[in-house]
Amino acid sequence: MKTLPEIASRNNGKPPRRKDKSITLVDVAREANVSLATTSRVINNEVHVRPEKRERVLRAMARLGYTVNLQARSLRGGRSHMVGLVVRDVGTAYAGEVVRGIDLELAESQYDMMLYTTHRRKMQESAYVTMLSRGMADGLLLILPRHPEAYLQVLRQRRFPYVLIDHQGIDNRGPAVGATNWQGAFDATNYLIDLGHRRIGFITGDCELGCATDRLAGYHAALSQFGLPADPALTREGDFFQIRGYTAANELLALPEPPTAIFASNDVMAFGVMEAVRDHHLRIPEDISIVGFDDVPQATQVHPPLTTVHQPLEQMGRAAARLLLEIIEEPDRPPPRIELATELAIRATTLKPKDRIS
Amino acid sequence: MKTLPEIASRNNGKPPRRKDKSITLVDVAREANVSLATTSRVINNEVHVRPEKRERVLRAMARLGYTVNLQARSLRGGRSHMVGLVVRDVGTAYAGEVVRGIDLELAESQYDMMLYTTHRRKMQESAYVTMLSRGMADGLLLILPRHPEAYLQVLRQRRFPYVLIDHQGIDNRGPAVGATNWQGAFDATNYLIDLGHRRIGFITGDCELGCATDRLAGYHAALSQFGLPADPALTREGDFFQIRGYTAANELLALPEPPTAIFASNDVMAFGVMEAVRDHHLRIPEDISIVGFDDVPQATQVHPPLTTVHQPLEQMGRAAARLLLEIIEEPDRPPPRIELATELAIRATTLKPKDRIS
DNA sequence: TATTCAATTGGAAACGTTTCCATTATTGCA
DNA sequence: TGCAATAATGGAAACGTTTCCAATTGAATA
Repeated sequence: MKTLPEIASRNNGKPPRRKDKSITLVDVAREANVSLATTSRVINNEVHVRPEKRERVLRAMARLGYTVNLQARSLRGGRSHMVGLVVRDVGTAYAGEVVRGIDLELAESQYDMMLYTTHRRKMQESAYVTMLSRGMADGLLLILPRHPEAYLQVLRQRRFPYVLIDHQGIDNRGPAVGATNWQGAFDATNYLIDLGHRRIGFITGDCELGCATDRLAGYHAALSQFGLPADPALTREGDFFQIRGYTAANELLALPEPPTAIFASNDVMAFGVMEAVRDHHLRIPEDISIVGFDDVPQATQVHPPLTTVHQPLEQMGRAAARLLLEIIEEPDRPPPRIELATELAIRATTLKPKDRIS
Repeated sequence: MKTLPEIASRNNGKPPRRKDKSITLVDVAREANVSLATTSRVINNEVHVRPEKRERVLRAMARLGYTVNLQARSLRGGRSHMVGLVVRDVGTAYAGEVVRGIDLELAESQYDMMLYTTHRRKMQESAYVTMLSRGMADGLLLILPRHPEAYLQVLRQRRFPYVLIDHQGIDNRGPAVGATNWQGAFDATNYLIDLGHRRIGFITGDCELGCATDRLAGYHAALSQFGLPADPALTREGDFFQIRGYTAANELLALPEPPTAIFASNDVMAFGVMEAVRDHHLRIPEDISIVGFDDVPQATQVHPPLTTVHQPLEQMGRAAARLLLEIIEEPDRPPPRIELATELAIRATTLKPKDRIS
């Protein structure tokens, strides 16, 4: 005796299926009374379709409320209209701003984004890239990448479109978007020297990152242009986090001859410096001048507002996204490198040193 | 005469193809000398596979460096291991924190996320949902959704897994994660009253959002518990943005009998209040006490550090992600609603009013 | 009018999985 | 040892597109 097929249980013990028979190309083709191939051509805006049929298909699509199935499309080899985003950590002001810019730009081109964070070390980074570049995404945006050597190797070899954001020194062949880190640090240091400061403390970023070393170089260049010695005691290695800004500033302030100004390689560390300075019962900016880098939104909200090097983070995101889309369209062009200008935002944490006439 | 097929041009005028013949299940199956079906079963950890064959397949996978093709899998109807995230705007501290929590939790379960922002109005919101729920994602996380009525309708109907984050009042049927907004506002108001404040200004959030009205209600409840009148002049409608915090505070300070304390419905508006207070040459907290809500990272960095209602944003993200994964696994359980406790973080912007002995 | 060529069109084969179904090996039990 | 379960396996059919190829149509040329 045969067991009758169960009727009600579409969901017997296993995970749900949701077979809501959705509208497919086939349905549209049938409705428009046209072949599948032609329907596809209409959707992809191909030329060889008679206007009258195109019209019929479009009407059918609207009537049925058709949405393309992206996985089917990209499985077959077409564009997925999806961009992969690899970032160390969302939730930092820096990343947030850049991501917003990317998002804005992608939205205008009807692209979507997939976000990956590299602090999830569970999966090998190269596995990410393999997966993404196997059709999940049409291109890859790498924000402030940390150890991209492995990636880049693979990506270049597959000729898979990618753009690095804030990259300096890591990869000097591929397409990249950055800011003028050297110039920014140079300008800021220059400004402090102009104010009359002679002992200027510097807290570096994470020196694995090109942008950090560029900023350090800018600082050095400005010093040497004025014939000032680069006292190694005044330079501390940092890591871009607030707590290290705090401890490094404490070290600097404990020197026998402490600096009259401290230049931190990013705003977040500068906030730490401000804390430390206050802990030492010194006034900002009367006793110590402080300069940051990045110009994250908080820089204006902190008190006193932080003098800092403005980096157009959102613009960088936009530029990178735009560049990536161009590369996706036209992969054989020589990869451009874009550097957006930084700008010194002078606010209230800098003043001429009190023990000098300037 | 027949034209010979071109040899070198794999890329004739059209977009790139990247046919890097990657490793597929078929390759693994061949290498392991096992059927396709069995190979698939090994990958999906199904029971009915002899240990010896399982071993063989795993070895073959490792040797070949196989990665599953997600689009093929989800096309066929399996899990995509992808979660959709719909958020108004990345780049705000609030969203950043929540997203980070989600990210952490998803990473532990080997899930990935796709990020959508609703400020891209180009595409209809319902089109998003249609696309995502048609297999692109296994579930949906909606952060602080604005007009989700349309979505939810569809989602519930399709029985598609979703979780709302910070939802109050919008949807009281579906699964949701939030914080104790009412209690938090109640506690904060209570605290101000305890300090001796009697005229307490309140700036609401965007009242389209449930959390905003809950906070207002908590404020009112605390007042009435102490028999204090709820002077309508002391309540201003806000929108969660800094600029409105600034203007609303200016309005309050211009009253004939201004408040001695101002409670803003979120930290960002509280920062605006601080600006306004300073513009009036009043001291914080000696002349005016200020309380925020959220406890975003800047709250501790601003000066003086802001007294605020701590919301465990990252925890909320984690909880929501965990909940969603549970629902994906087991869709027929009654949808739980989680409320995480807020906690008053007393810092330096609050003090007893100067014109009272307390 | 016959011929050539380009513009349209549709059929059908992928793309890489999962899973239904049928078949075969294996085990437990009498 | 024989029989019925049960476990393990493989073949093949989807899933919804895009695109190759061949066939058809229509226009333009001789």
